[in-house]
Amino acid sequence: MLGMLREPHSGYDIKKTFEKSLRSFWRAELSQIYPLLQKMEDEGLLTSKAGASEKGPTRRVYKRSAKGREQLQSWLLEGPVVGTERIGYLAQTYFLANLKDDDKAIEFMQDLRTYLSDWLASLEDAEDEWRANDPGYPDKLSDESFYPQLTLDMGLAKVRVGVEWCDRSIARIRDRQAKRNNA
Amino acid sequence: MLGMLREPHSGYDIKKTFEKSLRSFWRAELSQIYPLLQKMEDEGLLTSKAGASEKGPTRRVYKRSAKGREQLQSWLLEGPVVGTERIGYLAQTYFLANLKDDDKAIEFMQDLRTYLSDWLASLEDAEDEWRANDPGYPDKLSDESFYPQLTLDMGLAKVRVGVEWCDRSIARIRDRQAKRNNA
DNA sequence: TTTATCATGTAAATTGTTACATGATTTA
DNA sequence: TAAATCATGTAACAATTTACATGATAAA
Repeated sequence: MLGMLREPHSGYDIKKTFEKSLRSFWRAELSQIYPLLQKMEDEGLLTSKAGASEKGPTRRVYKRSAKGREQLQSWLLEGPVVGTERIGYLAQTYFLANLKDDDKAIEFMQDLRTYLSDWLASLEDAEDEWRANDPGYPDKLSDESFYPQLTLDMGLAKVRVGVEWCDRSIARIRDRQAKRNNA
Repeated sequence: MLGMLREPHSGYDIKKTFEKSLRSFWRAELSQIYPLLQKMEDEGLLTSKAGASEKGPTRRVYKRSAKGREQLQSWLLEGPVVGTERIGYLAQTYFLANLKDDDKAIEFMQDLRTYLSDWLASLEDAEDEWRANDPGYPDKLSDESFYPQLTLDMGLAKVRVGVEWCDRSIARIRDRQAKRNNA
């Protein structure tokens, strides 16, 4: 939130940024965002201003304070946040033998492959669009765009290996099935 | 937990499994595990038995019930759990421009690279040991070992791309620095 | 006139972390 | 005798999700 609030944005705007640019590695619901904005303002990390909106209720925009900027910097200086990932589909994969029907396991992997390849397609679309609209892509980007591009690069790499892994895994499950039927 | 409790294990055992075999994609603290075991027993998903231990307090082992087994299966049949990942270091990377000193960003990436390459080494060690002790590795594993091996395979692939991405990113930040100094 | 989008929030429940608290046995 | 490991748990707090609740405007 501190990272996004260099310029003033509403809770609704922040949600859109989560969905548009950060969804490869972070999500948050509006019901988490709104209370947190209030709490951060109480703590002096943000300031807010109410203003008219084109549609719907009054829009309240938040912006980080000097204290907020400092806190963001010290978070970055603390070093990489690691070791907290939880990947639900890998936890499931680990225990897939409990299905006791390899066809169900293949189905699981195919569903996962579909999800990941759709995701890959959407990242590739985002990259194509970026390349088409920004002549500096990817080697002459502004500071503001460069680091986000690094995360897109990682998103693409990560999702590609995910798809490959699904393909490899499906082939290996089939192979085991074939061996079992021969025996 | 349901996946692990096909055979009876204590909370302490479960914690060790998290640290040894699942830590690439899931972690849990003892202070979460113990209350959850009790809650799941209350819900009829687990049964427990107290027994003597070699050291320390009485050991209580839990095992899943028929209802627990069914719940595990229906979780697996619901399809892959996706879209919930939160990758802290990528959230930080996205906002690294806020450091306003590229050397600090390089340091960040180097720290991350160290973490990931240590992790890779430990996964490779685990694989080497597995290969040395199990003549069926990796193509003739039992059902019980096959799916866990798939998650190890993914862990290796994922961490390798992470290390490569760090290297690529460090080079690109340096490149930008050099261009800036020439200008 | 229905649906989508804009826009804000609260309430209840669940989940998870950090810190605290205890105590036995084995090994260095 | 100190540290490591085995082993269990509680308390306080923090974070997060799901469901609920409202209502305006614009486009199909």
